[in-house]
Amino acid sequence: MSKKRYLITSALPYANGPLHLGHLAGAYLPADIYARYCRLKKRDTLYICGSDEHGVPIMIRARSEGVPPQEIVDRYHFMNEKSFRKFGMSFDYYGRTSSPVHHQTSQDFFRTLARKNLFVLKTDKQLYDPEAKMFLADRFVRGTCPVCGYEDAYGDQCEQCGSSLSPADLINPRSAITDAEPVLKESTHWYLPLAKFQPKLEKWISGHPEWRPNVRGQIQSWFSNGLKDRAVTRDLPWGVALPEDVAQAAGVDANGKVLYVWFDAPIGYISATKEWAAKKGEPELWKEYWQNPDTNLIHFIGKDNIVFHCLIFPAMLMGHGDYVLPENVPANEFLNIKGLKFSTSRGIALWVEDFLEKYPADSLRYSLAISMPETRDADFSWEDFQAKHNNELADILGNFVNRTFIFVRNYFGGKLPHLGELDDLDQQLIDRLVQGKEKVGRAIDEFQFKEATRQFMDVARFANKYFNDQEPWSTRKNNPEKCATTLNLCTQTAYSLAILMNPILPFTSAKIWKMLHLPDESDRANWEDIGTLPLEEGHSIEDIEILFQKIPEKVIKAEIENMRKLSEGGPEKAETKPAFLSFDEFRKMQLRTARVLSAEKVKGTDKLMKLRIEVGEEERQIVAGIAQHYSPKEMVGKTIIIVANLQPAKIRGIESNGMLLAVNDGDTLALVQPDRDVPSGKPVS
RNA sequence: GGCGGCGUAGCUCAGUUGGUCAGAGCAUCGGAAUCAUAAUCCGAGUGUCCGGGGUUCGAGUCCCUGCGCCGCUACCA
Repeated sequence: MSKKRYLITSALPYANGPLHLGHLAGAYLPADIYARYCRLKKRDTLYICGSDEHGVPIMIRARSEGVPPQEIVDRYHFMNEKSFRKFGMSFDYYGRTSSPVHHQTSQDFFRTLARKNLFVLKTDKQLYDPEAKMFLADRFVRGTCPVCGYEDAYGDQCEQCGSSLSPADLINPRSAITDAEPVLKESTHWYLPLAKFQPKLEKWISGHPEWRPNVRGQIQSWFSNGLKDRAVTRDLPWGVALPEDVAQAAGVDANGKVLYVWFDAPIGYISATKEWAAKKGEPELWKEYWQNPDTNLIHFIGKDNIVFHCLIFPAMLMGHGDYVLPENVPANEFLNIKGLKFSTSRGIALWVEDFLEKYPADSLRYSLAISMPETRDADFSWEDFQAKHNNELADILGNFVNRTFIFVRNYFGGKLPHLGELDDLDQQLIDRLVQGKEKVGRAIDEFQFKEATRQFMDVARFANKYFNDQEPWSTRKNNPEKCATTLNLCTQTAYSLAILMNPILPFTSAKIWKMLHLPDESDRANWEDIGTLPLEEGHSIEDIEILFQKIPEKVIKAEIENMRKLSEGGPEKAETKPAFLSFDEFRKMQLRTARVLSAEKVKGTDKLMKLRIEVGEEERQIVAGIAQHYSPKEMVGKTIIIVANLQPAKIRGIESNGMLLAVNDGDTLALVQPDRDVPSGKPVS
């Protein structure tokens, strides 16, 4: 670690949704702690992040909302940037990949690799959706499996028989986006032949035994399977355009082709750095960070990003030749929310924005830091959050600072008392501060943020013990000089703690700084000052405020209850206002009686049953999820109630024209039936 | 069902390359103290390290298998 500069990045959050707690615990909080620590150590530090704004999901979302993609990414770019700020993220620059600088940078990068002949071109016939005007990824093609005849197989795999397929194998293929019949269309794409890079990558990785075992493990499994060629262009209307000159040289029409989002996203780190440098008025400065071998490049990511940051992007950087490679990639695992059926698509998560409306950022930072998913998935629970906030931040840390400052105010007129001769315990306290500086520092340098957080709180614990053992409330009467020394040291300790906590609890650090009436900001303090005793006798302490107000039981109970509702019923049920249906709306729904003519279980499913039913004159087929509770035999002849005008759907490839009504109560499922004999096809009202 | 992850004290978790590794904090119980947000400090107990096999002189730590939990996905109440 003799290198000079630190270039720190956090994974670019994808701009098609808001941030949740899992994001923070994974790639953002650890990076921010690290960056803040580096700055306090007076290292040359640059911390970069931004929004990732290209790719298929954003396009699909835009299409479904009927707005241009730019509108989607604008929405989340600004929303997320704001959430980050409230959380105390200290990015030096937060960019976005829709910026012109980024497009330019990505194209230049691509051009360089092309000029060096590092790409392989492949032309394939691919399925194209004429309605959506786009080529379809394998997963977006559905059709009949040629092996088992299952009608709703994916383009890459049949869920029914497990056969591995290619989209061209499917009989009657259709687009999962528009349902249109795809046509085969020839398309040429640029591939990064990763296999060629494998020896170099392996050699590079083997030089980093200090990387986290889970990261190395995942990389090894990629190596042992052998790296494959990766397409780095796509046929899509949204993204960084394929450079025309490159396409022309290859005799390909660049129209409609873009760089694959995973090619351009990591380059976003570089373009954001460029924008930072330009804004600073030193447009060439970015090169110092990206191209000077004296740089430590550290990527903070979640575990889902390992392959891109440890293999693909490094291969790109190697291929380009002018760039430094990452020094470490401390990937975190996932954060689960206890009791919450997490689902971003249904909008079920603990969102950062909501959370910070109600609770202090530092409390969240602390509780995420102390149970960060460093080596395995971790759980976040409301009870735990409350316990950390109340028992540790408020009772241990907050109370130490408060009892010290109040004591100085009440008995020394708010002026720092004289530091006299030190006894053993005094010396022990000072030693602990110095040790804390070393232990917390070492842990952060080794990316062990839980350990760092624990070590920090241990220092605060010891400070309380010191206060107790010195008994200033009694020395005040029988040994005033000692009492003065004790309180002098306690105040100096608060000062040291403010620096020690700054990477983890920046807002609290600033509050203590202010109460200590210090110039400048705690962010600018020097890590090495921890354990020194810089405050002079007579130094005044002002405007004492409580650092952490306790969170009452009932508040947490309400959160848990709210979360339970959210998990059970989705967002609708969590609404407090009952939603009334107008009579007209009700009349739109056609409920009818129907008689079951025949029934059979849908093969390969647990719950589904296919029913032929008679609805008056008409005969139709529906699919119902009742097979675990009723046998096909007992269904035959029953009169049931159906929603007759529900939009027809294909379930596991089987047409369903209506929905059977049943009551679901946990393990019990009961059919809704008229309690007298009635003919089928009669309206229910 | 498929893919991925996880299973160590009541709870949240540490346990680096297999050899004092059976730990920490919280919660609980007992005591001390009263400067402080009734906040602090001291002392104490608890564990078939999910079960079963295997490799080894020796396994939370490696391999296999079973069970359980979670996430994504798939199957419309």
